[in-house]
Amino acid sequence: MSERRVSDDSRNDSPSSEGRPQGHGPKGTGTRNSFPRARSVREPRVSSQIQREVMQLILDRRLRAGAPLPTEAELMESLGVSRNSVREALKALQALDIVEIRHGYGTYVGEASLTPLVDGLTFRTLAQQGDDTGALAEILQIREVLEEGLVRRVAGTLSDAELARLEAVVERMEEAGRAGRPFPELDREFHELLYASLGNALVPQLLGAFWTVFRRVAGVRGWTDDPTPDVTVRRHRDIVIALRAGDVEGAQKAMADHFRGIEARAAQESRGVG
Amino acid sequence: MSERRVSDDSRNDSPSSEGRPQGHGPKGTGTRNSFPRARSVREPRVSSQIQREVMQLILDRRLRAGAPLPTEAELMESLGVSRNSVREALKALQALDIVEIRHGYGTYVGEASLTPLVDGLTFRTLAQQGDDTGALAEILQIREVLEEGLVRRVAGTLSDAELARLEAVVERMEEAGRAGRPFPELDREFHELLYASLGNALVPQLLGAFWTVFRRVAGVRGWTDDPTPDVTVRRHRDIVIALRAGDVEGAQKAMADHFRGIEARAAQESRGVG
DNA sequence: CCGCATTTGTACGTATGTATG
DNA sequence: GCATACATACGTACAAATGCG
Repeated sequence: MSERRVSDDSRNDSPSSEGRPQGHGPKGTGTRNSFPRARSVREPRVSSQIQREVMQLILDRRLRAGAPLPTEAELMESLGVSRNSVREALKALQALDIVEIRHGYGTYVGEASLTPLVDGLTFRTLAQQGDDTGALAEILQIREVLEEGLVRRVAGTLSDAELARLEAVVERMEEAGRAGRPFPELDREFHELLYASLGNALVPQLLGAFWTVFRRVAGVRGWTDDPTPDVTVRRHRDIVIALRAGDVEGAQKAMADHFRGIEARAAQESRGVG
Repeated sequence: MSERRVSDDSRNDSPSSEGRPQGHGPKGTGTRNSFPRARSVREPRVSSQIQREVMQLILDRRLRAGAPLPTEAELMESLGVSRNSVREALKALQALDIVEIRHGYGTYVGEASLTPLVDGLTFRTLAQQGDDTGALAEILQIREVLEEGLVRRVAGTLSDAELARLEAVVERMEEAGRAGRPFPELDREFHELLYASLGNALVPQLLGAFWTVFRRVAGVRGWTDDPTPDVTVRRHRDIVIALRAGDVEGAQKAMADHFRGIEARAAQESRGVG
């Protein structure tokens, strides 16, 4: 077990493979394995190729999320590959939420959500724990920049109905706070609702991804949830008040204050744990 | 390595040389693997479990990117699962860039980069092409909000050396523009360099991810690259000029103008293609 | 340069759990 | 409960890539 060193590999396509379309050795009596076609001349990896083919299939047929995909058997038949390769490719696509696999039922087009981003960022944050000044603070800074800019853009465009809904969420926060219950989901709902009028479907997903990473890391590290719920409620209420007044600067400042509170809490917890 | 979990109660291993046409029983009634533990009564999925175990292994041993991971054989030994399951789990982790697999060499800890986000967003954008008002505009809006907020934060903190580097990039842009060469990489370098002083490693990666998605989608759709390079150069120069003057508002406005140009071009290309 | 060992990649066969009808 | 369709998992054999002596 010596040290297998890592050197940056160039991204070339390894022109070595002679491209023999012959099937790999099936010991014994190869039954129906004698066709030389499938898989054209030179290809990097069968599994990667299948990934691309499945994605291309979805694009070509314009399949939407939830649409059924060919079964594993059909894919190995139509692509001329083994079940193993098909399964590995589908597993990779499943990790990207490009396909969804239901045991005993079938394979379907996935939502292509930001779940992979959540998984990757969570892992990366946990792995870099003792590294530098904390990957969590970086995520928080991006959330802050995003939301400060976003709240400016929705400041003038919110309808009374939307403002009322935001106030209702704050109200429920206050109830939960009085009852001593934490209200993480309400916090998420508030920020999601806040930017709904933008019509940008990616905004809530991206913010939600960062939010989820924060929650998960906090959970793994055993942080207490929101030691000062009343302050948190007030921060959110200040945002709504500024928005109702049409005060763009005030809304951005209220949002900044909100994040200042989150940062302070995160820093405190980090110190506590070491 | 250290933890070797071998069934000590192997009464008779009988190295199965040949003559057993019988199928191989899966877990439970296996030949060698006869301990009923490991994966107790009800558990979600073996492959998913392996994914978590490998991630936990990286976290527990505090392995950094590039560090070698156990071989497939070692993993199937220590986890008591088949190689197929190990490979499927590793393929999923590879898709998330949590592990890196090198054919004929070994498996290593990955960079946990935002490659999965790029892949997912690219696919999603291409898949939603005829859907609504274009997922590309949503990505562009997020980039815009982010960069407008970020440029405010670096406005006062940039050193002369950093400003000089930015000016050098603009200079190279101008040269390329005069020579009729497109300069996508210089554009990327500019925005990356601009936020280097923040010390937030996630910022350039996230912006780079959005940038790459934009480029890839544009490439697939066959867009021409930058019909007005001189205007693009001027936008970047305006940003640097404002930053040198310490003009925070001016820098943000220049950034906004820059994105207005990109949006206009994207809208035009979309119309052109239909 | 060649052969060898190690390790990942692909393939086939089979048994079993799971969901649907 | 049964039948069917499908994903899940195990085991094995061989191919291809990489590194080393």
